[in-house]
Amino acid sequence: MDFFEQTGKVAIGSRLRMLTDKVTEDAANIYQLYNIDMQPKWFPVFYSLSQGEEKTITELAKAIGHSHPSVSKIIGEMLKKGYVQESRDKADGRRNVVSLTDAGRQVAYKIKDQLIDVDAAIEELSAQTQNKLWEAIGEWEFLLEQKTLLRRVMEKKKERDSAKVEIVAYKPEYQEIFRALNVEWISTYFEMEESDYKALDNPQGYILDKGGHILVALYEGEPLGVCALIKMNDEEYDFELAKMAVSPKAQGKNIGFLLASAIVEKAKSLGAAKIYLESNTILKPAINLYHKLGFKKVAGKPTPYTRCNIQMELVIG
Amino acid sequence: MDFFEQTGKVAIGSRLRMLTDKVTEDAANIYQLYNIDMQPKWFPVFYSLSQGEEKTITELAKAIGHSHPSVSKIIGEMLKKGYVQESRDKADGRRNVVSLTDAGRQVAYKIKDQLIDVDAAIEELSAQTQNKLWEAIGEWEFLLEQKTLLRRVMEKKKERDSAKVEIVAYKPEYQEIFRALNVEWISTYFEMEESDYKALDNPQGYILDKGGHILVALYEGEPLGVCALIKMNDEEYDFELAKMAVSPKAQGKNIGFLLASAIVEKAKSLGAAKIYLESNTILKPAINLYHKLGFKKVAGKPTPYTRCNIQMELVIG
DNA sequence: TAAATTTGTGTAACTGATTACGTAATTAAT
DNA sequence: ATTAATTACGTAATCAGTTACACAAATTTA
Repeated sequence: MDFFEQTGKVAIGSRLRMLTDKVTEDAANIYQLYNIDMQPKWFPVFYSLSQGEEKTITELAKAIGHSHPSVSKIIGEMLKKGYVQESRDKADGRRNVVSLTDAGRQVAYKIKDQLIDVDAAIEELSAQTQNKLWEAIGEWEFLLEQKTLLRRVMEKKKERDSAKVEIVAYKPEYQEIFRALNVEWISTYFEMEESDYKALDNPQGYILDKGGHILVALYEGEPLGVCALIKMNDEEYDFELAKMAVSPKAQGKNIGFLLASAIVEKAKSLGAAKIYLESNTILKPAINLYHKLGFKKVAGKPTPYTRCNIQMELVIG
Repeated sequence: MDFFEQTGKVAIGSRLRMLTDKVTEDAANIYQLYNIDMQPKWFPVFYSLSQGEEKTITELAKAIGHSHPSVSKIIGEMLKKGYVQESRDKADGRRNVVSLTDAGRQVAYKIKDQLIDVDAAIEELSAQTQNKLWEAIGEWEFLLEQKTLLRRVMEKKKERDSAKVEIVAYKPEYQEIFRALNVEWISTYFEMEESDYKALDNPQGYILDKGGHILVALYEGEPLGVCALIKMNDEEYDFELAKMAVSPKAQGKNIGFLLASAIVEKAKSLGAAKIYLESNTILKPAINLYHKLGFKKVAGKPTPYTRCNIQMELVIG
């Protein structure tokens, strides 16, 4: 299919499905060629039964990697053909123990030649290929087992998004956005408080002039996140991480992490030994983020904010 | 799946299906990750429309390799979402011309990042494999296009069957089977005739003693096919190929071909220049076989058999 | 130009799987 | 000894595709 060369590998699912169809297409005819009265979809169940002794529905399902209803249905069909027999386990009345009948075993014998020929045909086909499909499938199964495609894509997305994010120092032109982003989340979850207005209306005087810093995250040039590092008059803590806000429309772009990391780096470069922050446990993503950065829960600090129900600190190593 | 390592490659269809499922599984979540309101199964149609201009249902189906009802249904669903619009072709009232709406084009734009990330994720995954799945699929598509799996299996079956066939010279103990196999087919299609009895009841006197030969095909030691090379008193022909019979239960095992080839070889080794045969056109497989061996239709020879309606000869080169 | 064939499309039924759910039997926990 | 949780498995609904069929429009043939 030329189509797939255009789409790129995104379409690997579709392409796999079509190859599967093509390979499967002939299966029924191949059974006919050998005069074997069997449906292709029975094969895994049939094969599994022909190997060991009797098995239960669930055991079969696990062995061949199908769901149990699928096996249940297949067994029902094979039962009609007289290839298998069911019997209830005496020790455990739930279990349906299935085994091949004589007729089934006869088919198992007859099918051997077919298996040999199909195997040989595929082997010969494979010999003409540079890339071994069978082995490639095995490798994919293994790698997807370790990490799903979704996870892999998420990582790529994060990488790409991060590359678009630039963290810059505060300039007066960002005062507007610094205020707006913070007002947005505070008033969504809580009420604006006296201390909020002080800092947001006058970051220059309230934060920067007192030895603090503000960083702004630009996503493709647009300011979508802010965070402040406020100088504390405290014997224990040097700075407070505060007024962190990321635009809802930039969620999932890793901006929060990059911003907070940059703030921590900033503190480190200023020789800070301990950073403090206040938050609220209903802000789960934020708390998770702080955790990821190494912040630990502490208690007992007095705070001007009523919304604060958790306090954390980061010891800079 | 360990299971597949046991079954051998016969189960490649099943195994492919399961990998397809696993790869496809995450697709819906990936769209969600990018806030794209689209079903994975729409992708091929969507992509195809996003590339060129408007297309008809059948054009789309051909482009992406689906059946047209499948495309028809998908377009119906995308229509509801407002991603596409339909319009009847004025020049050809049967054609349903489909194109992306503005909303659709917007999604096409939004989806670009996703395509990049998925491609990168798969590329990275592939880099960890020895055998390239994408390329392997391409090679299989190409090879199956040239010759289906069924054909390949048929060839392997023929090879294996042929290896089990042994062609041996006539011995008196084969007289019974020589007679029985011939009576079987003759009386199925025609009536036994005077000349038949002469040859079948006394092959020694009627065929062998007059300088003819009989070959017997053994399939796993069991005599299942016979053929005679009868010396002719004729200025043109040296021998007649006759009394060829293969047991119905050995059909499809290539016995006829091996037997007739051996007879021709025999004639050649005896220095024959031309072989003659008589048959009937209702025996299609036999006529095909003679054709394959190089026999050509001739006419005008007198014959004792009423069932003969075709005469053929082979010029030995 | 009428009749036969081909083409484009939609609808219905089927297929081989799945997930969702219900129920009975067993096992674990209090 | 109940009660709760787990397990085995069957039935029903769903899913993403297919083939089969019907029908109208266009094209080819006689």
